[in-house]
Amino acid sequence: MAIETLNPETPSSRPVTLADVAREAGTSPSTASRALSGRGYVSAPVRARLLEAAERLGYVANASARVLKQRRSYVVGVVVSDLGNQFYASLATGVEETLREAGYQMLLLSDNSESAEELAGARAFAAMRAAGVIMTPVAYDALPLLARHGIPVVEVDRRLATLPCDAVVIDNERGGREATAHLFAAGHRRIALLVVDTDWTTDRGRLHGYLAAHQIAGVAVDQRLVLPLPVHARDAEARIESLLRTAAPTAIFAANNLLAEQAWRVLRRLGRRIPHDVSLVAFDDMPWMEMVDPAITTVAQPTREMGRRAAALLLRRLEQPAATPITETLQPSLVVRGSTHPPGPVA
Amino acid sequence: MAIETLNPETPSSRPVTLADVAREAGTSPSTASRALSGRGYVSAPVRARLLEAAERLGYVANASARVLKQRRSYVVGVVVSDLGNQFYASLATGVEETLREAGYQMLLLSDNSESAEELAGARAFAAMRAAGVIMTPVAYDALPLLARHGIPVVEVDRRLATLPCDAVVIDNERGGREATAHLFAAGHRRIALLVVDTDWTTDRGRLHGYLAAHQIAGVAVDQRLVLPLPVHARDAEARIESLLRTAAPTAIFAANNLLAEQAWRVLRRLGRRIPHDVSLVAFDDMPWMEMVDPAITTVAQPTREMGRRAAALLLRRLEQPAATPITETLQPSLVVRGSTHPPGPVA
DNA sequence: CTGCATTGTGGAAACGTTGCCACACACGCC
DNA sequence: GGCGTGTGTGGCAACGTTTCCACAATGCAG
Repeated sequence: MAIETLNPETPSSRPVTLADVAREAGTSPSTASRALSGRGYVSAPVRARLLEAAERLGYVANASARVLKQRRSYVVGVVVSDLGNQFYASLATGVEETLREAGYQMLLLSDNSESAEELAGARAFAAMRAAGVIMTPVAYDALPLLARHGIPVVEVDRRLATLPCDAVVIDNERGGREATAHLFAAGHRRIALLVVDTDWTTDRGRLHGYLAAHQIAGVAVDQRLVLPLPVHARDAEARIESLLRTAAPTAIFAANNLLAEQAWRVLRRLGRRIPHDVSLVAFDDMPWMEMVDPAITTVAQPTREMGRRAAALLLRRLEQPAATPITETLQPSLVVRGSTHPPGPVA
Repeated sequence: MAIETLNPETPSSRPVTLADVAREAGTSPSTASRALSGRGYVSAPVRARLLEAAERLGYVANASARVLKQRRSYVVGVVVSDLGNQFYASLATGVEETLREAGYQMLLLSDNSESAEELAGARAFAAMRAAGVIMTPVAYDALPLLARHGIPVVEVDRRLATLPCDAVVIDNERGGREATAHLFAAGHRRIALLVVDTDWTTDRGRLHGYLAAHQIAGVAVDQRLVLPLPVHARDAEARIESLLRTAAPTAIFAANNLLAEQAWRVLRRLGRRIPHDVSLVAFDDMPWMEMVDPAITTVAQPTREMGRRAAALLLRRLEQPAATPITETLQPSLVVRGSTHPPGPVA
């Protein structure tokens, strides 16, 4: 008896194919395919023989061949801006939950908010003929690229689409408005806004909310209080510090969790006490916001739920390719904590 | 002129194939393949025509067909325990950086520390004939499965392999020893250990370090101070609280960032002041540890670098499949902050 | 002017699977 | 006893690419 027969773990040079399984069980490849894929008729005894043979040989179907032949895959591509940011991580987690239940496999990619990387990701998913793609969009050309291949796209968090497509967002305008109104209610009049300098709907919306709240409060906006920062600004903290010195805000609204963290660090470094010297409102609740002292008032978003909804929207579209696109808008909620107080010395 | 000709964006029913590009450029598919894949000879003018045609038609090569034919892919599977945990997220980020530079594509999966999910992931990567797999292992059978398909595996963070395979870990024993020794040096004698109740090399190592430090200090280990917690323990905080009440430690060593966070929350809820009432040392430096007051003393690990090294090890093995397996051990470093003081009231 | 490299291109098979179709066989009914 | 009918299986082509090989065209030397 040959060594190979004795030791099935020997890494055979050639991977096990369907034909091998069929030969082992004494059937044709067609029958083996029907038995193992579960489509089509096979008698019980033959099916059992085939399953046993497949198990024994350690057969794992070649996904490439299957996708090539079936011209459809069960892989859904997900591309987010920054995996290091828990916001995107939990978005992805939500997506994964829902996709898994539906028998789809999530493939995750991070693009560092770089158009080029996102486009490369879209290209990769197009190449593997993904069933669909869910993304927090950065590049305008990713969607058209995928659309041309008939791959449905769902945008989450941001809207960027120039073509009709499903989306899940939150009401950023309202979030920004409530955050700002909360500060007005506490008596603040000089509220700084830290926001990303892009035309992303997220930051645009939060900015509009900030402006709307001013309008409602009848307070003119001092443009020196608005600080638009480039996405990967190296000097963000320096610019925040400079804003504090020159524009003398009594409160800060940081329009995302990263900016909030940076603002917080600057305040600590400068020895400005929160909320005694400066109040702080963040956007997007993160664990640390509840752990620091004082805890940070913030606009919470249902991150994981957004991921789940996005996946659900994609699944719907896979079933009904022609359905009219939907944009689901979820509501943020203001979580009031200790970082916001009336301006001036605490009573 | 037909509408379709006018509007190239019309989602054609059939995706563009290599044959389409060839026809468009007036060549054979063979030539088109050589031109677009870059292997084999094509004259300059023909190559230019083909590239132009591919561009115009929006051709994206079918990855399935390519992988099927070439019997090799440039996809590397990565499966981590929990994407929501920044530790794993930055591990993945490190992997991605290095793979991208080498022209490989990372595909990320999270398995919730569930064997079944990890195995399903391994199966998926085997099915797509991934070039290699990097994982923080949980299931014993994932590696054999992949090995049988000739797919090299690199383990990161933990070692679990029953077969020889490359790995990147940190010196957990040393980390645990230094953390504990630091507390001994401050005068503590009753040091609680919070650790995950598994045979993972990470937690085992940290536990051994804890024990070794006791030996060195000549202090007998009180078993009531050691709290092994199941991976997804719902009642973790309750058990930590109970440990505090019954075993009366003056210091806590939490062997990972999650346990550290839970311990911190319990201490806050009980009104125990850090470090006045109880000192706290964590494992794995996270942003929040530096933000809370007092900041948390912790054993920092070069997370991202671990990811990079793991990817490098995989790349090496893809070049030299027969090289002897390497285990790289990186060194953790103790970051002393304000959460550790001598026991008893601060002077 | 023939023969032989050289240069550039096309033909065809193969990768591993699926799914249509045809076929073999047994069975019961008229 | 022939004939439909139903049951179970195999043959074969196709998915889109790559790659080996053959071959056409060109140039050049003998």
